[in-house]
Amino acid sequence: MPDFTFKKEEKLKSHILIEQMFQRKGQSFGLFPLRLIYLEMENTKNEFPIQFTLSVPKRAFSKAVDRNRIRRMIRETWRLNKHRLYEKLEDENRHFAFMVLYTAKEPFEYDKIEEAMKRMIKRFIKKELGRD
RNA sequence: GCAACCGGCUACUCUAUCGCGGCUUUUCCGACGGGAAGAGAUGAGGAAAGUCUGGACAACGUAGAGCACCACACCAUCUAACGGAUGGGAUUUUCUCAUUUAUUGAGAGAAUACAGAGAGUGUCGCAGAAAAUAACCGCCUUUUGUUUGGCAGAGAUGCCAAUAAAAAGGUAAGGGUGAAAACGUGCGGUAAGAGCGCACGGCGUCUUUGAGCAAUCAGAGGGGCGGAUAAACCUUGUGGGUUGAAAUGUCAUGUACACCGGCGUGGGGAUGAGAAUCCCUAAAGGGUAGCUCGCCCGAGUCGGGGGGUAGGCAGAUAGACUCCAAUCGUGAGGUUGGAGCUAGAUAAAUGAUAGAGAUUCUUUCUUUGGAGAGAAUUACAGAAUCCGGCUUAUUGGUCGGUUGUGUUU
RNA sequence: CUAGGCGUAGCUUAAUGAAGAGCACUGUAUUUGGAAUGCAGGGGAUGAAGGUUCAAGUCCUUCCGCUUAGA
Repeated sequence: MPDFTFKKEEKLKSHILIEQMFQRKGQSFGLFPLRLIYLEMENTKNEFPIQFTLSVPKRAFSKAVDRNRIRRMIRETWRLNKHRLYEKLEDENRHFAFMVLYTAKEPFEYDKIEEAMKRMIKRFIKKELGRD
């Protein structure tokens, strides 16, 4: 049975790391309606391989209710699908910081977001770990 | 029963699985700061929104006085307070009925930032004679006087009447406008006119009587009648110290009175050989939100900039609280009693999936009833110190009231 | 959280309470044709809705959008 929890230690809270991501140190690829920005962390003592955060732009959704709903759906898809990635990363003892942006201008159904999240994880594995 | 309007209430429900926030509790680990696992109950709104207002709370004792500035403005009441609410009044206005020459009255609603234009200043385009203590035309009087006519006279000339024109004055009855034209209509009056006088009517102001806590209403009387605008300046009255949870307190970590600029650096005394130190005074300078005074700091003072930390805890969730009952009040609301505890995050919790029920819509079958299938569960919208209000957004259901209309008894 | 500012023709902008200008656009003249130039012309519910006023871009109230500053 995989672990479906989402603890505080798994959240990315460091302002410095997020700044680094956006200043070209992090890599990224888009997968509509999502976009992943990630950065490999070194010298970290975190027991979880990935620290995750997300962002829904205020410019696209001016109402807090819409932003809240999309944020909760993305977080839910991450919580239910992250274990595939954890298994592989724990073997190699590598750590990453993840930020997911919602790039669409209108809200989507849960199924569509979940599908995008699954494909995103597969693509990340292929891109970063498949080479090694 | 239907329609319209107004107001109140509600905001899909249940079960299972996987999760999240804070709270309580049990067990285990621990470097005694805490951590992990399990269990339990609990976890968005009527507007949580806009930030338009009033407070609570907190900081600033250099928070004082006057002016300035800002806000409010019929009356009474409610309230912690309010620019809010309730009740009343006035004005404007809609509908119905009655009545009349106009109109007026009654009933039911709606709206009102509703103190003052008789304290002063400003503004009022175009049009119009004139837009504010109005004489352009017109009308009238007097004087001068042109022309014509009549009379008198030999004539000069004089007198009378009408009259072009000019001057002085009177006059707001009339004059195409305009949003607005100097109380309206009628009669008298006059040289012509005029509230100049009178009758009826209209509108302010003062005095007085009655009703009312009051705003105000009704009656009587005196004296009056030359606009509008105060959401123009303003006047009057009332209120306001300023800042604002990133407030503020506290613990931890860490650092540098290094640097630049403005204004200024006076006098007296004591010790001492001197350098200097100390004391007194308070001239300069500075602070006190804008000005003046006052007050304070004071040989310094104020500002800029730089360095460091960007973490924890408190503030911060039991309150002008919610529900029920009784009672007082027309009502907003008050009092008393009982019961209840009901979010508290900080990269920021309240979600996802499956099933069932309920509701709505579409559609198929069916004699009404009903049965099946599919879709949706909605609108507006997410707490961030907390309350009272206001404003704005809004779907469906349900309850109550008012008005109109139809049917039945 | 607090305190301000702005919104006018397609664009850039004026306007003591009575909506203009330049560029652009349309037509026309000129040219073999075009540009430039000359002449003529159209186009605004002044961000939205109410209110005050005879009259509102302006004054007041409430919304909408954009934007600035402070910690």
